[in-house]
Amino acid sequence: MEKKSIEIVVIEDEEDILELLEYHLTKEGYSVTGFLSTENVEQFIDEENPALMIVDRNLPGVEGGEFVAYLRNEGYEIPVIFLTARDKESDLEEGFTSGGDDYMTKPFKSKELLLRIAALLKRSGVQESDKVKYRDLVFDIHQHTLKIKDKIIELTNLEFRLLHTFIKNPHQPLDRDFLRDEVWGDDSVDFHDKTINVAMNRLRKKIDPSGEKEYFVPIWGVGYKLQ
Amino acid sequence: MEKKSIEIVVIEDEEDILELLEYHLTKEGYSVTGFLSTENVEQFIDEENPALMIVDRNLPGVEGGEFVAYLRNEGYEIPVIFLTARDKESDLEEGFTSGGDDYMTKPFKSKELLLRIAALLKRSGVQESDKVKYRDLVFDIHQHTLKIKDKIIELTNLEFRLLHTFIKNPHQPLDRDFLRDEVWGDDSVDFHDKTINVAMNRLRKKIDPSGEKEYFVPIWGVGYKLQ
DNA sequence: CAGTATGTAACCAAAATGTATCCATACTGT
DNA sequence: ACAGTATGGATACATTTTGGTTACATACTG
Repeated sequence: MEKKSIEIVVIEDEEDILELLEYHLTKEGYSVTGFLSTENVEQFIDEENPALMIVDRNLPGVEGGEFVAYLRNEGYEIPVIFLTARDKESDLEEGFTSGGDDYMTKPFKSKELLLRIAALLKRSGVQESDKVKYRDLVFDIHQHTLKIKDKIIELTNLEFRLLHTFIKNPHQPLDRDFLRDEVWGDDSVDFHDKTINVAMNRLRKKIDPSGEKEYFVPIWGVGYKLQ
Repeated sequence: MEKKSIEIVVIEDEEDILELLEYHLTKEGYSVTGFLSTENVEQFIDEENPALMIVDRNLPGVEGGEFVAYLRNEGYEIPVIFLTARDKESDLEEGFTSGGDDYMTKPFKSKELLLRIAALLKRSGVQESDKVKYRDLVFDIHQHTLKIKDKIIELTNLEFRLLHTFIKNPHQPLDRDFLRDEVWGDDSVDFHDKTINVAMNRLRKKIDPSGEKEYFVPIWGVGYKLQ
């Protein structure tokens, strides 16, 4: 699984809950590191750069919210989900204002936690899966392939990078300079006028031979847009 | 307050709840647009590029989750908070898998909603829109498009630069030398007398064929003014 | 070396833009 | 007020720029 590489830190002083969390998260494919207090956590973040942190607010020593506020102040932007027994509105507010991204109260449903983790990772720009969908295109970064309605379309390297660039920037015209930089690299000298045209032409033919889907529209004098 | 510029869409079929939401959000400084169904919402998103969307799942016609899933598939990445009476685990799961970022159940605490909105906006890196409005013109620098009352007007590069120059300097006459420098470039030699006239002529016809709007007024002996 | 991927060249088509011309309108001086 | 002149508006046409297509050449990969 690709999820294996996603690292999650859990700070929770009740050992049984910590174990429960580790169990669920590991089962889902995440790589989990648990802490019983905030001690050593900053160092760990520095070294491992984990993708997400689940923090109990009621911790011995430095309180969870305080710790997150400290981290935010230091410039860390790691996504944080608070997980706590406190459910008073003032507690919730403290949690968010100290820099949390989400807040769940115990007892928690593991399924909901996993969903919230996935949502937060997605919004934070962590790639949970290497599949990207766009209209009826299913773009698989890993396999270098493209599926259209369950039909596998083999893409060459160039075609792949080109399409990837468009899928990363949909609905907006990408001009030729941008495409050149992104796909061919800014060190490319002697760049021929029509190189992009021909590459686009080949890509279009491969993913939409009849031309009826009109994935790409040329923006005259600018470049192309994926729509 | 800077929040004034942040646009939030609310889709909720119960009018009293919609009003309540609008009240709280507006009070907080957001700019709110409410919808009773998913109808016309996509178009609105296209035009206004709102920062966030609050969606009831139980909507007449197209169901909320379905609508968000559709938007995601179309490539829209607008942050979504589901707000619904359904609190079964399966509903929650559906909400998240259809592409929601957060999920709250009614009855909701307005404070919590506001906190979650703020957190999600922060995490999404609220993108300031590069849209410029002038009278009923919606000019999108990024997308290279112009919309007049929901109708997309295709502009050529030259027309685009020309209109951009006027929108950047509204209410004041721009003389021909200035326009020449701004739009055609100061290196242009052999510049014909009537080039600007013809270009203006074409622009005017494109954005106001009947001429009734009178966006541009000629300043005799000087140039043109956008009004 | 074969086979594939990519770049280059040449040509055509389409779109955008410029030019020429003529007409309409506003200013100017008497 | 009037004619004369300068300027803007409109249209048709010419030119230039850009995109599309195809064939072929070259570079890369195993």
